[in-house]
Amino acid sequence: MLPDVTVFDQILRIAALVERDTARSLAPAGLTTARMHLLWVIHHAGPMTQQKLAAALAVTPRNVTGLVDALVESGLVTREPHPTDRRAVEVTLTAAGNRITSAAARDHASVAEDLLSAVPAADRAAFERGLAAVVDRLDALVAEGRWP
Amino acid sequence: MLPDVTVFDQILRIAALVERDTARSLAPAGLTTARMHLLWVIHHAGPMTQQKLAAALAVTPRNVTGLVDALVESGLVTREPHPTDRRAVEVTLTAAGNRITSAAARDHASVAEDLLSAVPAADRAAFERGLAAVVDRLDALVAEGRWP
DNA sequence: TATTGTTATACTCTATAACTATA
DNA sequence: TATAGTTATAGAGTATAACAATA
Repeated sequence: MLPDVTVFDQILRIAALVERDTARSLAPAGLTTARMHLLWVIHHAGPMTQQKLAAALAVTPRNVTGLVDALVESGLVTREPHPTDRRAVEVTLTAAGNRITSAAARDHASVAEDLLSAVPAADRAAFERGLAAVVDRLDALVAEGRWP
Repeated sequence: MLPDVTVFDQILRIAALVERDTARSLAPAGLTTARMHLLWVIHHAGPMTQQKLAAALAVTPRNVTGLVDALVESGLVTREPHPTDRRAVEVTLTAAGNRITSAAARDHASVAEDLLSAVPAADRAAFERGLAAVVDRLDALVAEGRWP
């Protein structure tokens, strides 16, 4: 692999690993990262319209149509009529969809514990503070458009 | 955005930010993350055959053909004859390709410095140790196939 | 008139399988 | 026979633009 020279390189490395290997782990279930991400948003924020999903995923409404089509086909979400707006639908997790996201949440917690246990106990608090600070700073850089 | 509950969630968040916003920053130059990644591999490891590139990028040789086609078209790489194997080509950065990767390397260093400066000085050493440990552990998890 | 979702079209990344030229 | 790269084909994610139904 490439040398990890800077924190930036390590982050890129992590991003690549996560991207590739979550995709690999989802594939057997007929899922993809884009579809799982959509499930994940609903898992956290509850049922919502496709417009809201498009905003949450930073993707076009047309794209959401395709993702929801596939997830409906797999029986993981349904399109429910919106209570007050007849143009809109509410995308909702089915029981099967809920099982998948709940299992993912448990997995995340378990992997997070595993990863943290790799950090020397004396460094752990500082590491967690540092990670939070870096994530915040990254957010700010992106918001300012100062990303390279 | 979604709540960052665990280290895992923070890592996923970082991966998503990096993925989306590097893509956005590359687009004006007619580049994509896949093509930039290929340039980056050659920048670090020097000219190599498409087979070696396929292995380095964890992608099929067919895929590399398409990426190299696009980069040749943009004038960022050339296909040079292999010195000893007439079946193979050596993919090599042009001067324009080199300018791009060198600029990216400078940007990475600058952003890395910026991100680290967000970590309280007293936490910095522990944070860097922790990050390295987490990256190693992540590698190990992936190698063991224990990724969720 | 503005918004929600969809149809139409196109580009990129990715994969598998079959083929050509060379080793 | 095996390897390097390409042609052929296909699926997924993404985008823009035009259109229907509803607000």
